[in-house]
Amino acid sequence: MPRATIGDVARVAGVSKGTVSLAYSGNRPVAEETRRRVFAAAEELRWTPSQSARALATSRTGSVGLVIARRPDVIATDTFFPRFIAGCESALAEAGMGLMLNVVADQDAEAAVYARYAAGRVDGVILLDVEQEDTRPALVEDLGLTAVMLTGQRPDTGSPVALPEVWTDDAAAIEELVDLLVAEGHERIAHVSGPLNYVHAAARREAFSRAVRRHGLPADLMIEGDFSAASGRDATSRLLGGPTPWDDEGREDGEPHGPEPQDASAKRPSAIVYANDVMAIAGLSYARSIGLRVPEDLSVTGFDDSELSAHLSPGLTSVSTGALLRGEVAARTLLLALQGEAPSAVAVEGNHVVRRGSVAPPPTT
Amino acid sequence: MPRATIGDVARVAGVSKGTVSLAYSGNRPVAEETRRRVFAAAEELRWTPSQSARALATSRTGSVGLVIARRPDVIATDTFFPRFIAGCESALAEAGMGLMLNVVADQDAEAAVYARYAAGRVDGVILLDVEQEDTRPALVEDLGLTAVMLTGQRPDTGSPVALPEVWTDDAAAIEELVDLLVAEGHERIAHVSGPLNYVHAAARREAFSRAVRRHGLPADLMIEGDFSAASGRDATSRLLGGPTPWDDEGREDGEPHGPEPQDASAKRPSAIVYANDVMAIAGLSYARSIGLRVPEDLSVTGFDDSELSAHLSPGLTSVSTGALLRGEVAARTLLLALQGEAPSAVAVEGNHVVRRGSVAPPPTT
DNA sequence: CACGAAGCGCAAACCGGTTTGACTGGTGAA
DNA sequence: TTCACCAGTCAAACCGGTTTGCGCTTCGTG
Repeated sequence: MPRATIGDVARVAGVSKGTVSLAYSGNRPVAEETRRRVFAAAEELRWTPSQSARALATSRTGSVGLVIARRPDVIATDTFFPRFIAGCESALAEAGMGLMLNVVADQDAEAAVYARYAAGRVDGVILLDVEQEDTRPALVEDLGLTAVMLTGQRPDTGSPVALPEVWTDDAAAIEELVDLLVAEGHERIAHVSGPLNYVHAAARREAFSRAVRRHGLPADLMIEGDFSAASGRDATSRLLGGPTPWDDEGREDGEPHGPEPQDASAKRPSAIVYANDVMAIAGLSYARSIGLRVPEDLSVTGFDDSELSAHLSPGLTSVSTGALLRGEVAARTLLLALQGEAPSAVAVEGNHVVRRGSVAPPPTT
Repeated sequence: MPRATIGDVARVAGVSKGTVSLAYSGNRPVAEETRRRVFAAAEELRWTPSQSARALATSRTGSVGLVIARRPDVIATDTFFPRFIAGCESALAEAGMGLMLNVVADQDAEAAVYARYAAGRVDGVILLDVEQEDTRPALVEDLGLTAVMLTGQRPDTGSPVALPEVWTDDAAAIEELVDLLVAEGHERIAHVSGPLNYVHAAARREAFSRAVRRHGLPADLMIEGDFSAASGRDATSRLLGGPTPWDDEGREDGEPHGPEPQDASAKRPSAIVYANDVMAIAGLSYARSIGLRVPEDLSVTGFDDSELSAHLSPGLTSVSTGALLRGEVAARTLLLALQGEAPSAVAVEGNHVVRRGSVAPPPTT
């Protein structure tokens, strides 16, 4: 037996299709008695309005889209996305909306997805991993998609295309981590960042650099990673091991050419601030594998605070980011935007440093 | 400017709406010359068929649904889902289909999602984490949703509601792990399973039990975990630590009441087979925190082989499951089912044991 | 030259809802 | 009594595609 339609309900209830619709939407008053008959008929026939028909008539699909453009192995280990998505879900489900998810390899594929989205698949999108010269805001604007962006810093009010931003102050958390390490006595602190084309990664690195210099320490130990375990290990290997562990990009001050390190272990960092937990765990493991003890010889910190980090030994000092909450707020903001009530920016408090055993005073030489 | 419609394209191309549709679908031949004019007009107007309208007309939404019913913290750390989803995506994108994702807390919520799905949101669904007495096959059948299930063992042909199954032989991988440990000389091997209401978790535990007994070893060290890091740690603590580290459920043979352990360390396992990597890593960390060395004092193995596991030290011996491939096959199978060409079962080869440093011979006492 | 068969394209019906202008009967005020 | 008004309902148009019955051309063949 095919699904019941609004026509069937109307017939059973002895009213017209329009009245059934009105009874449900409440867009116009319907007599109480009539409403009851309609509901009874609908229940009897187990009728639920067809989303497809409704979408066509209202030109609203009732779902929002989310594109994740990262390598599968990074997505798999990064704990941010699943929690963020779960958070989105809770807000969307409440509003009866659906979430359309796409995992793509590169920017071209992402653009293609938005094009498909715009052809009546979703009403709006949430943009993640915003880049410096991000073409997506203009693209979605052009496609007529409502959008919000998730970022890690206070919105720059002078941006050309202003989408609503849901932001968290990542810089403050990084500075707090650095302060913590300095308070423990560390003087050579390194940073393994995420891909610097991401605004959030660049901002965290910038915050790191600032914090370190504020304490009068050199900000020359910065390596760009890509959030994968492999890159965490490689970066750590360069920081702790070979003759020239740091990359040139680290030298933002533009010193012409610093002195070559006399003694590797003297230049070796006593603490490393990683841009996510996965790189931190991989780095920590690498350090151990070459005979260093954590935290006695090396302190490490992560970012994102996955459940696993709490159950390592030593536990990983990290930044709890409230990914769930951010997802919820992002989705809620998008829903507002879809109603035309878009706030230009929403701050999400959620970052806080969680201190665990992976941080201790540096070894005394 | 509003989006162009098929009517606009028809007008510009000088043909009727129907012809435009036919030119695109190829459901009936259209003259080459006409087709060109239609395509040119479409391109000029930047027209893409409205998915909503098409969905209404064809009663196919062009997307499939996936519901994940697990606790957010477990979803966040488990690396299976992201990879599985990425795999689905690649197959779906190829067919121009979308993926609708829902993360829910419990079974009731999951049922509600399927009800919404059935109201014209998706054409079919993929069922994960199948349980013993799973009500979902009957439910989705009743709702008229096409579905496939992902399982970890050869389909039981006698099941009442037979949905197409995409399966992998998890049991063989577990047996291989046990064989490996036994070959190293281990005689007390423990297992920390997933939640036993899941068929795959129960099957893996069953396989473990079988393998251990096949080697003439006792299968009394089995604890039920829930895939979270916390449960991995707790289970390990019970196995290695206290006076009665094993739970009664472990005694499947029904021995009335075994002898109390004389010496805790004698009864202590020298190897632990965990049902996923996260529990294994947490367990490994716990073991270390109480002074045991891995792998010298304790060998551990995981399941799922996340990228992180390869970069720990020691590396975690695990089972690579080809989650990406399974997602791809699951999606492809669902697409077939939607065309009415449903195979009753598809086997996915993908499991293979990856040996790393976390396994070594047991300590000699 | 006549006729049947293709080949093509049109127009209209249809999918299942939402929206709105018009119609109805009943009420209260003038 | 008349009339304006209001609440409540209906019928029809509409959203933007797909599908199909039918008619018009054009061609090949006897």
